[in-house]
Formats: sequence, C-alpha cells, structure tokens
Amino acid sequence: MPTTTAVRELPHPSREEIRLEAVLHALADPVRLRIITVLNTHGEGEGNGATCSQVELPVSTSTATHHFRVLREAGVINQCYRGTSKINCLRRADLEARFPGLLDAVLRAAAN
Amino acid sequence: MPTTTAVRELPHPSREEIRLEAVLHALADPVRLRIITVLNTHGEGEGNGATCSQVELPVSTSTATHHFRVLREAGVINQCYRGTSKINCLRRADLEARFPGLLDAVLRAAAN
DNA sequence: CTCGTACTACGGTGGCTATCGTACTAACCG
DNA sequence: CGGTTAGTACGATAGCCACCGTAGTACGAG
Repeated sequence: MPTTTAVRELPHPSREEIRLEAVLHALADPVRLRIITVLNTHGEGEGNGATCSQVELPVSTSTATHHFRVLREAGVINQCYRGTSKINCLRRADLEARFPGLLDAVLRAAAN
Repeated sequence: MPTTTAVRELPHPSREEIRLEAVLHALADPVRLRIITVLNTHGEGEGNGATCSQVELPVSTSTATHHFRVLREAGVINQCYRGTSKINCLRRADLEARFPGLLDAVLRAAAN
C-alpha cells in the first residue's frame, strides 16, 4: 500500500452508455437545471469546475448530494475529488458527441 | 343550441405557458419519445397528424391516453377531435419559438 | 335505433423520487 | 492529536407516476 493520497473513484457511465431518457429525466428538475446552469459558467478543463457547495441550492446538503449523483449517473456531469471537495463539471464533449445540440438547447432554454 | 356537431375542446397551454421542466419531463419517457418520433413522420398542418390508435405502443389504451395527455398538457403536442378519433400533431412552431433547437435535438437523439 | 370503434374517466396498485435530519467519513490545518 | 470543512450513507416520509382493468361516453355506419 503506497502512502499516497487515496483517490476515491466515482462511477461514471462511458460515453456510449449515456442514455437519452436518463439525460432528459436528469434535466427535468428545477434544482438540477440550476446546477447545470451554474456549471455552464465554469470551465470544463481537468482543473476547472465548481464544488458542490459553490452551487447555491434551495435544498439541504443531503438532497444536493442526491441531485449531483443523479446528474453524474445520467452522464451529464463529471465528478472527481479534490481534497475535501468534489469538483463538478459538465461532460460537454460526450453529450455533444452522443446527442448533438441537446445540451446547448437546454442551457439556452433554461437561461430564458 | 345549434345542431352542428359539438366540438369537444381540449385544454392546451398557450405558447407562453409552456414550461421547460414540463417539456423535459414529458420527453423523459420511452413511450412518449416513441409517440413524438412517430408524429414527427406525419405532417403538422391543420388536417395532418396521427390518431392515437395509429401510434403503436407497448401499453394498454388507457395508459396510452395518459401519455398523450401528458404531452398535450406540457405543450408538446396538439390534440383535436375528428369524428371518433383524436388527431395528434407536434407543436413545432411553438416549441421552436420557446426553446429553439430543443425539439430537433431530441428527435435526432431519439432516432439514434 | 343499434352496433362497433375510438377514446376517456375512475379507482387501485406498486414503484420511484425529492425531501429531510442524523450520524458518519475523509481530508486538511494547526 | 483535535477541530473544521465538505460531502456521504442511511432511514423515513410523502407525493407523484406508469400501469392496468372496467365501465362509460361520443361519434359514425348501417
């Protein structure tokens, strides 16, 4: 056992495993729409993204955890640990490859 | 009371009343995705569209009624009576005005 | 008027889900 | 080590929702 910091991996669907129904269901919730709207204003690079607590939500932290997980399991966002925080970012490239134009259309629509 | 054939009106949300969450929720179901996929192959003009029974679905007729109603109340489809049948057609123009590109992106995605 | 077709309304059932609070773990800072 | 911060796991609850069958309505054909 190396003494390096343990990297807690989180399960993500591969690009091919992303299902349309799951994505639409994940987006059909006002709290989760808000999450992706906020994430949209952050970069997507390896080191970019927002922590869970940076996204202000009108629900408890445990409920917020639930919503982030739904988005991750649907393949909409990527989550990785960074110290005590968890970094969230949109999976733009994967979503664009799988369902071209969908994410942008939803983001534009959510912006009113 | 005129003796003309009674026109049973059905409630539809106006263009401005169409809500994004409702549309996404309506589309996040495999049966309803199939419905709009089939309707997409029919014309949208006043006289076009498909009857409920023309859309083959793997559910009972009462459940099918439920799905058509969800789509109508979300503003995704328009329904009007024509004799004993009900004609269904997509509300393309309204959806495009409200959420540009969304319907097309979903239809493309659903087509695999 | 009777019959068949097309769809609906209603009631019930099981499963999912958004929400919460509480208790917990993981990492970093002194 | 102890404390703080960030997020999670768990259990509970209430509401919604997809589904069905049965009974009923509306319309057109004969």
